Amino acid sequence: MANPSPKIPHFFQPLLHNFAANLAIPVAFYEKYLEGRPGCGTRAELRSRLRRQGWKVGMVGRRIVDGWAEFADAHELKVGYFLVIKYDGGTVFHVSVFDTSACEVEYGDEHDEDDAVEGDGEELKMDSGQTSYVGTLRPSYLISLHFPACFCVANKLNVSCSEIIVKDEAGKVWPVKVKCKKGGNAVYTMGGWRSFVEGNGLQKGDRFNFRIVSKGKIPVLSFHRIGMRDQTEVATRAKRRKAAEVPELVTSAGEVEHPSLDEDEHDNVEQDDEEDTVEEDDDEDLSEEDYEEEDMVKEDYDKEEDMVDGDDEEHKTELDHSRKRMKNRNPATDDSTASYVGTMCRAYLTSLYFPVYFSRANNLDSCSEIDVEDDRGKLWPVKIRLKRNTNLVYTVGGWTSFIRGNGIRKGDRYEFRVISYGTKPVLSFRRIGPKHKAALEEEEKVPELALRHFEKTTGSLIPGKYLIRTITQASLDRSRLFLGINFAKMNGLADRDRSGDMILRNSQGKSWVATLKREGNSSRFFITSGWTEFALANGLEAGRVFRLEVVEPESKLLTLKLTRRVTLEDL
DNA sequence: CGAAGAGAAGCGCAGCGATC
DNA sequence: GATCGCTGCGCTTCTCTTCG
Repeated sequence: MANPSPKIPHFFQPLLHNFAANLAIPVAFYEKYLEGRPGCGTRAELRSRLRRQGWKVGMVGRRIVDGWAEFADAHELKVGYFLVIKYDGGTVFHVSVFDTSACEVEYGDEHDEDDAVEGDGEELKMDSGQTSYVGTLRPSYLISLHFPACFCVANKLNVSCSEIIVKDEAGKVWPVKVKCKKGGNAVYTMGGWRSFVEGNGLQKGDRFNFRIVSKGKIPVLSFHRIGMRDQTEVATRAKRRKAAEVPELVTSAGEVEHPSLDEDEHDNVEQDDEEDTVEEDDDEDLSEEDYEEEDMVKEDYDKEEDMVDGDDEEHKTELDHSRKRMKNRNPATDDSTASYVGTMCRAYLTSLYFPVYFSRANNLDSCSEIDVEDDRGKLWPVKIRLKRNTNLVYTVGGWTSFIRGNGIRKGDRYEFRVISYGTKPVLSFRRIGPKHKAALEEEEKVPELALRHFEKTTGSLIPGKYLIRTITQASLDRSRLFLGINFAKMNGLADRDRSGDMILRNSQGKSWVATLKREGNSSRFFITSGWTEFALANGLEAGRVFRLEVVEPESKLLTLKLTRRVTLEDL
């Protein structure tokens, strides 16, 4: 991000699981800069590098609601991203998007999206490395897609290239013949393209992103649709895809792939991602039919897999067990187990151990080999083993080559994410950079700002709404805060069994994810993982008295907001 | 490089004493 | 007696070291 001037008010906002619902402006920011201004609280305009003219959005109080989903769609916002939002007066906000590697997302400079969709000119947005571009499917593109010349030249598609592999969102690969235009550098698709279009249910007007995955003899390009979030549409198109005949393919590496085997698993991943973008409460709306349909798809997967591994009964039994586990996975929580973030320790440079929950949730404990996709999209085969007596899955052959090949060092932070299931899962490995400077500076300001806000805060004590406690050293040492049975009852924690993730928020709107746990089968609940981090970040040392307030009590996700913090002497 | 051992850390459970 | 905050114990998981 460009070094923001302190004269331009700005705030940052991390995107949590329920970010798709709305964008909340921090209370202190709203009160200081927006409250009382004409038009504020009813409408606003969000501008970004993606579209000069901005998005008109509606506000309810300090929340941006109407039009926010479209903005999030267009920018492909995801959980873990964060936004830096500058306010230059009036009702206009400039939004910069930062991804999980803390780097600003490039959308192409000052590109006008609407013009691109409807205009006749070449609509092209290409990243700085020219390894990907964004476009819109014109009617003629459903027959034959014309790649932009600069994209072809940058990736040598125009040099002795007669075939490419297109990898769709489900990870399925489609061989497509291509031809170079006469006297030009541009390349267009021939045979195989229409199968891809039909198989993926592509339609006129669909926006897409093509990215170069590998530039070998037969280049591999990944294809992603942009902005298709509607559940029904996703499901409908997935069905169409399933109906398409997919032959067994032989990759350039000479390996036999069974695209249909992995496809269904990918669909689940895809759906999980979709669900992350909807409100938490929507999870409850998944009908029995939704789950049954998912199971039916998995049954097909099982049958096909059995045909492949029919001779190996023992292996098949193991696979069955693991698939049963997969079927029991709750789609609403899958994203939390599809990836994890870690720090490279010295031992991991020779052999990496996966967290047990991660390897179990993704069936790594029943696999002997995985492919690890690095930042450049290159796949590294890595053998894995299950450690006896401990259930730990660890890497063996091939791992150190990956480490050396990518210059990974001790202390590097990384994210592993499963991007393809099956007998040989594919895991993406992404290095995560240090937190953005601006974000760190904002975090440092939080306790002081919070204190000022709490000092202003008063309110009557509504039973069940507040949790008032004195911080003890033991509470911080063990990262546990007991909520009290009455508080749990008042908020229906036991009735709806809301154990799991929860949100702790300070008055600035900054949120921490914590874990709410039930003590055995009792009616006692306590906050654990995340509690100490939250307490320390907000100056809640031992001896302090604080008040937490229930936010959005009707929500499935318990959210507690720190609204008062005092010393014992103040009471 | 692969495998396994050992200690540290995390976590669930049961139960204690204080309080209401 | 019920509730609450807290702690001890033991099992599981994680991390690091050592060995072949």
